[in-house]
Amino acid sequence: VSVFTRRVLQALTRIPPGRVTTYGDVARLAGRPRAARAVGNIMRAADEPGLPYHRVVASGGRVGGYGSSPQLKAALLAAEGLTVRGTRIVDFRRHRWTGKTRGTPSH
DNA sequence: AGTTTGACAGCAC
DNA sequence: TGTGCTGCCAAAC
Repeated sequence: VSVFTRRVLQALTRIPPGRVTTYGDVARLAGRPRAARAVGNIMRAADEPGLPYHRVVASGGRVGGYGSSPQLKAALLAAEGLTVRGTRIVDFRRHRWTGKTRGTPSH
């Protein structure tokens, strides 16, 4: 497995509960700012248990995919206190974690 | 080594 | 808002 893949998985471990980040953010954290799509593929094939795959969403607050059950992803997010309306996360900006702040909840 | 495949991003309509 | 198109990149073929 490539270094990039390991960095992606490592980035996942940093996402605080109740917060979300985007595929693009993860790509950036892993050192490949334009590899958002590749991140999705890596996560699709990832088998590491215990990683918060559901906290990685698409740009602009869209929920994005989750294998065969995107609704499970929405349910998991809801279970962490986020509100999902249709394909979007309500107040996405407030819950977004970019990796720059070490994860302390904002206001 | 060239092609295809997506859990994507960003912009033009 | 939503849809379509292009650029992108790691992996599997």
